[in-house]
Amino acid sequence: MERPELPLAQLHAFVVLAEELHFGHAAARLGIAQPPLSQQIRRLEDKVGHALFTREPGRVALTAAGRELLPAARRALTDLADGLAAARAVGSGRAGRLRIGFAASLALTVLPGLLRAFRERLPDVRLDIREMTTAPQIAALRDKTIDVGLLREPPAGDTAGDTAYGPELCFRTVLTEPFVAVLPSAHPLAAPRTVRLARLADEPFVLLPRTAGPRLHDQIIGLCEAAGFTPRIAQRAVEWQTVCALVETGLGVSLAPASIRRIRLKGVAFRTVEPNARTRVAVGWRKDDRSPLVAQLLATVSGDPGSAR
Amino acid sequence: MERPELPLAQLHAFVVLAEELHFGHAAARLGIAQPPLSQQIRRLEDKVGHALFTREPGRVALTAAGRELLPAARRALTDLADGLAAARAVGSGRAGRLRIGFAASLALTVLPGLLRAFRERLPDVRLDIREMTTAPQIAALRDKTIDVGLLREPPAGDTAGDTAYGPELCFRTVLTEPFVAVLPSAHPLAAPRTVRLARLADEPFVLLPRTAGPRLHDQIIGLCEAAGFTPRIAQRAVEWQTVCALVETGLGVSLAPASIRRIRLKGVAFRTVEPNARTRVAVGWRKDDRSPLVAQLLATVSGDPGSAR
DNA sequence: TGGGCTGATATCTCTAGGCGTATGGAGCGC
DNA sequence: GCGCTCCATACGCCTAGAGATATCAGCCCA
Repeated sequence: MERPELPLAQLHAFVVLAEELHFGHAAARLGIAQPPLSQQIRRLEDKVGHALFTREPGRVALTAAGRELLPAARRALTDLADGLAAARAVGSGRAGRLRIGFAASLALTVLPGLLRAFRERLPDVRLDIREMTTAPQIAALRDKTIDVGLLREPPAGDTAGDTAYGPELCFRTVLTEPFVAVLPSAHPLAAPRTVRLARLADEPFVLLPRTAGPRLHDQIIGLCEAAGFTPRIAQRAVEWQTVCALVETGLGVSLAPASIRRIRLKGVAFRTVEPNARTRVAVGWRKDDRSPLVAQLLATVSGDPGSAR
Repeated sequence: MERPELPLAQLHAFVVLAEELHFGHAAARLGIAQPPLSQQIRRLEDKVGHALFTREPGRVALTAAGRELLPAARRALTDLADGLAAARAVGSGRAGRLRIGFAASLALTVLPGLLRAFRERLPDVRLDIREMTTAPQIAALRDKTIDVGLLREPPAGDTAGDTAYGPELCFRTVLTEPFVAVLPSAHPLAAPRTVRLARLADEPFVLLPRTAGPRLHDQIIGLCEAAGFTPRIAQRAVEWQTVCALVETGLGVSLAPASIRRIRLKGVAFRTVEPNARTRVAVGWRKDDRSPLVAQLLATVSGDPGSAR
């Protein structure tokens, strides 16, 4: 590709004149006087090396060379205008792509509302969402596989990571929710509205593997220990959906964030636990991520009315 | 289409930098120092309104906005370069289209050589050739249906026309050729090599209609009258091919330019006439036609070795 | 023959932008 | 800590080009 030394203004003038075929009118449309237009065309013709218009008294017409140049000039100008507009849209966060990881349990609670609100604010942004548990989200944020994560119990005081493990990550709490006990409907403890945690001491537990979300896992174990027992884990499952199904078959009980109440299985009961404790849901992102889309998503999460324009 | 105020040089710099992802190397490829390149990119980013590259120490990378702009910029630049090249080619006469009218009798003589020579000189020029007699060629030249005509006996002293009838036309003689008598082989006058024109006085004649080419027609009639008789016209035909066929059937004799000797019909003989007279073949074009292709064709006709480059 | 229209030319001004050299400052490796 | 690489910044110079106004030249029409 060689050095393309010709001002775009000349091309624009050329295209307009080719449409008007009248110097006065074309100049008016360009918002300039007629002599400058004559100059523009002249300069362009000098660069091309050949006349682009014939100026017979009375009528202006394209030459063969002009006819050849016209479509290319038009294409170049529209390509450029479109490209600029697209780049501006992406740059300002009005368009583009945002990859979001989310914990499966949120698919039924915060996620739908968030997606709806974001889409309303920025309809031209494509949202790629993928379900993943907490730990993989941290990894995915670090290696830039996702841009935003919606996860439970983020690591270390709302900020984590050092450069050795990748970019520094930030977290902000979106909501907190209480824990509930997950019991088979037929279980005696399912009868009252509330279950004291200590009563679950001898029950077998069904939980997510610790690797899926160490902090949440540790918090659950910690709650049990605070209640005076160490839970005996009978079975692991990677999704809350599965956990509930296993509870239904009588394999054990579980302790889970309240939002899994949305999982409706007829053989399973959810009961408030005593003493009550809450788990946090947070958004996480790369601290050095300058993408306006991330900012927009954070604003949406915060309930900011936003400025889509 | 809005006013596209951004210098192309910046776009070029952008594309090159996007390929190199290294300011120093890109600047070298552009043949400038590194600071100017930084400025170019900066100005472009200012106009776009957003960063196009991330400059982390060690590596330069495109931003999302930059990725959006890149293909459009590339397209615009190549479109423009191609369009300019095409316009220059057409403008300089290295490419384009030339419409040529020619008298049918020339299809066997000057035309093939001319086309071959022209095509060799300018292989990218498309030649649209169409057979037509003299008078229609004049009309077609005037209304710009053809650009060049190859015809017999052009009107009035190598130049003709006034503005009332359209553009002024020019003619240049390509070659002159003698007349021949067209006789049935069995005809007594076909026996000797040469025929005295006066001997044809009592023969019926087969000729083209006068409207096809008034000057040639008048010239033929004039020759006969100079030989002391007015030819009796038994039949008209619009093509020499047909004239020969009619002569073969014994419908009459004819007087024709020598080049129709190429029409080989076993029952027809061509004989040199006495006194000898010659007819002219000319190229015609619009005097105000500035097309370089016309000039090139004229040069080819004149046997000019030409300068295709 | 004299306006009216159309486009070209001449002249002047102003400024954006392109380039160079010199310099600054942040990582990175030894 | 030193030097190296790499990019940004600061300044100064210079030209191209865009714009305006004034004027001229050809053509058409009345």
